Formats: sequence, structure tokens, C-alpha cells
Amino acid sequence: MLDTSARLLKLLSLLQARQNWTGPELADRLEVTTRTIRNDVERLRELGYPVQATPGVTGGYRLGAGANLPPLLLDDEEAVAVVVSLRTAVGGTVAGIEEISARALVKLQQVLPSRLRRRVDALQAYTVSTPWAGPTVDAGVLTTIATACRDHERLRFDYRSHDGDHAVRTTEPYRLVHTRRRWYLFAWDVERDDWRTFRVDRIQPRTPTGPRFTPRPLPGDVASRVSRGVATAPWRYRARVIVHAPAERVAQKLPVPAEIQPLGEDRCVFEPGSDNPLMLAGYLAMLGEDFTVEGSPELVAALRTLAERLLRAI
DNA sequence: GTCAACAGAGTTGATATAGC
DNA sequence: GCTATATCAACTCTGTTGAC
Repeated sequence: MLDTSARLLKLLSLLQARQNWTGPELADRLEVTTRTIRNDVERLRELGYPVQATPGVTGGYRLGAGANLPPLLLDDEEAVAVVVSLRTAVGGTVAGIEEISARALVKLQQVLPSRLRRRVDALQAYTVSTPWAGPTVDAGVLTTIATACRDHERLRFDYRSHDGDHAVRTTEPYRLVHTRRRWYLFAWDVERDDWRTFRVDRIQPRTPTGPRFTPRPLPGDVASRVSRGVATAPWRYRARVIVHAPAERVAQKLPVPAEIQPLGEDRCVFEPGSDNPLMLAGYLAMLGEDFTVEGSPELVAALRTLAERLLRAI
């Protein structure tokens, strides 16, 4: 049997690991009687931990949210994951949390056992992330949206579209999706009566949020839907491109999911887009497959420019 | 340093009560 | 019927103190 202090920590760890425990379950885990569990729960409460107890058939003990964050007991894997996440956040795409993340990181590294510190250092030393020069997202905006998602409250915000237009949108927010180094809000657009994806760095929420709404069933896999939405965003330049290769092979070479339609066994067609025709030309050149452009004189001109530049290079 | 006495804390069992 | 809460009493363990 563990001594009292060790058992209290173990009990706290169990309560943090799972939402609901019955007295007999905890007693079994800690090799004491349910009476002792009750004493220990009482001690945790005296120490400020909000242990909630529910009587009845579906009853049990659970650790509630208190006024202050209680000390968290992380196992080895969880501790490594938190440190790596904090290091990523220090140089991440959410503005305003870099310094806070660094402070939390210092605290955590101070108490990290040396065996775990070695693992974290190894991960840090042998992984490289490219610096992000794109728009960052305000942490406060992200928190406001996430809270509205959680509480099922309508969200009104000023939205700057890709062509610079400003509009006020009223949405029922559902999910925040992080893909391709950008944050997106997946929401039901109340005025357009349809699902929409919004870039969070273009959102300026109007507070307070509300009123509350009844959640709708989500239309399948939100992450995939957002990825597809990003790939088919309203680019300034779009082109219909026939690729002389099987659709499966082309799909494997594309950096983002796209709607590809097979044209027989050896050809397929898709419609890539970009705000810059030269970038679109480079993107198609890197496919490593023969292709034919239909329409889009801007893309044709960009391909010609690119081809001439490459020829001059040799 | 060792031992006994003592106090206090911790654990357990039993029982009654209340909520679901 | 199951589970948590509250109370009381008995037992065990541990730390402290004082005598030798």
C-alpha cells in the first residue's frame, strides 16, 4: 500500500486521466477501501481540488474545473508532447502567445527529468521547421472563436475577402481547422444558408457573441472539406488543365487535395488556381507530367515566360 | 543508543441516510 | 438497487519524548 501522500498524488493522477470513477474502482486501483478513498477525496478538497461526487447508479467521482489550475500530473509521453508543442508555439502561427509559451516552457523544462530532457532535445535537434512569413492569427481572436464553437453561440465578424472587400458575416461556428499553416473557421453562414470556410486571419469578431443556436449535423469530415475548400478557393487566376497521366498518379503528386476527373486511362483534368499566374505555371511544371492548358491566356503567357527563362538558363 | 509510554494520524468497519 | 455522505468506534502505525 502506498503512503498517504503518494496515494493522494496517485488519486489525483487517476482523476485527471479519466472523467468518471466510482469509489470501488478507485479503491481497487489504490489497494485501499472505499472508506479511505472518501477520506482522500476529502483531503483533496481541503487542498483546493474541486472533486465532485454524484450519488446514484450513474454516480462517481470526477475532477471539476476550479478557480485556479491545479498542478497537472503528466506521464512521460504527455510531458514530451507538451514541451514539443510549446516549442512549436514559440515560433508558430498564432500571434501573441510566443512569449507566454516561452514562459511556460521555461517552467516545464525546469522540472523535466533528465531522461525526458534528452528525448526532447533530440527531437528538437533533428527536426527542422521552415520559418513562417505569412499572416499570423491573433490568439484572442482564436480563443473567441473557439469559445463560440464550444458554447454554440452565433458569431458576427468583420471579414476581409481575398480581393480586399469588407463585409459583416453572421455565422454559427463549428470547427477551427489548422491546415497549410493557416487557421480556418468552418461555420454555417446564416445569410447564405450554407456551410462556409473563413480564414481566421481575415476575421475581426464582433463581441458579445450570441444568441445560442441548436447545432446542426456536420456535413461529413470537416478537415477534408476545408482542405478541398482551400484548394478550390476563389483565386484570381484559374485554368482548366488536361494532364496526360492517370488521375491516381496526378493525385499523388499534388501537394493539396483537388477535384481530379479522369479522362480515360491515361488522361485527367483538373482546375488549379492562384493569385499569380507565374506561380501557377511553376506549380504545373513541377508535376513532372505533360499537360495542356485550355483557356486562361494569363497562364499561357506565364508558361511561355517560364519556358523562355529556363531555355536561357541552359 | 535503546526502550517504553504516549499522542496523534491514518485506516477500516459498521450503520444510517439521501439521491438517482 | 446502487452509490455517495456522515458519524462513530476500534485498531494500527508512526513520530516524539523522556528515562535509563
